[in-house]
Amino acid sequence: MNIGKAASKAGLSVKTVRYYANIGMVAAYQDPQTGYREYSNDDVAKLQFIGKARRFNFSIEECRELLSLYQDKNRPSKEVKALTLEKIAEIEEKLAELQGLRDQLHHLATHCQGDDRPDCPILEALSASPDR
Amino acid sequence: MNIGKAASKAGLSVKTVRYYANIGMVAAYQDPQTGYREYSNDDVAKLQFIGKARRFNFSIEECRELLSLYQDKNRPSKEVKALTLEKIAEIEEKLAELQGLRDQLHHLATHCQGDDRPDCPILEALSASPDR
DNA sequence: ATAAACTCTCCCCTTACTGGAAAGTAAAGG
DNA sequence: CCTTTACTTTCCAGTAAGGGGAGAGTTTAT
Repeated sequence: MNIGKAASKAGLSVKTVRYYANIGMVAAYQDPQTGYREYSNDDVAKLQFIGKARRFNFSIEECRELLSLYQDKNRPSKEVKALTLEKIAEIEEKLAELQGLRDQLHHLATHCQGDDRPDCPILEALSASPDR
Repeated sequence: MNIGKAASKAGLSVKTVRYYANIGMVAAYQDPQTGYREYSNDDVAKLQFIGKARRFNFSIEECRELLSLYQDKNRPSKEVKALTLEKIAEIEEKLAELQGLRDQLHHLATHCQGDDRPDCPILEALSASPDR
């Protein structure tokens, strides 16, 4: 399929997909005649995966690392597993922090309701939050 | 306290904190003699909060919005609550997606273990993932 | 056959910083 | 008190990860 369809399937912009091609992240075959890029379903899957990771601030380099987890067949499986578990740990941390953020806002929503809002001390709540 | 201490307490770089001062996000008092900025504990709490939100790709503008949720005393509380709930919903979405990412990696870790790695089809897992 | 829709490259713009230079300020040691 | 070290300031330039739009070629639809 062409870049437009691949992009929309992956939930990315055409610009972004082209950028990923240029930096060699998902380098689709490019017709030498027309210059048009050709994307497979596997490419789309990779793009989706990168999109997800990027949305959580994994850098391009980290995304490359994540992709390499299954792309590099010459890599010992143990190493792959270790790296994967490492990444999972990172994600768990992000999850915890994100839940904390939600809880803070939730606290704000429930404690500062009504139209006679009191002091709405989210700052206190914030200072009282786990100081990591 | 000075910018260095504020930054380290908030878990941000001095550069970043100075940047936030320059764009008027957390504008600390600045001594007219020395030019040194002076940060309060409330400032640090705000910086921490912004740091968290930024780590989840809330833009600077969105962070401003989040901060205004409790800073703008002239705002009707109902509106504050609605906005807060909206933000919470956004965060819930991010949470779900992040969990999905973790599960994908987890699948990879458990299904491609041992040292005789099979085909390790994360691509299949990916394509089979909720297509949102 | 021609218009609409899609693609290409190229270049500059944007956001949210980061690094480094040059200079002033503060704290600590001798 | 002086010096060294650490910290701070402004300013300017660079980076990451794209986005916008021009100008030109391609494909599809009517």
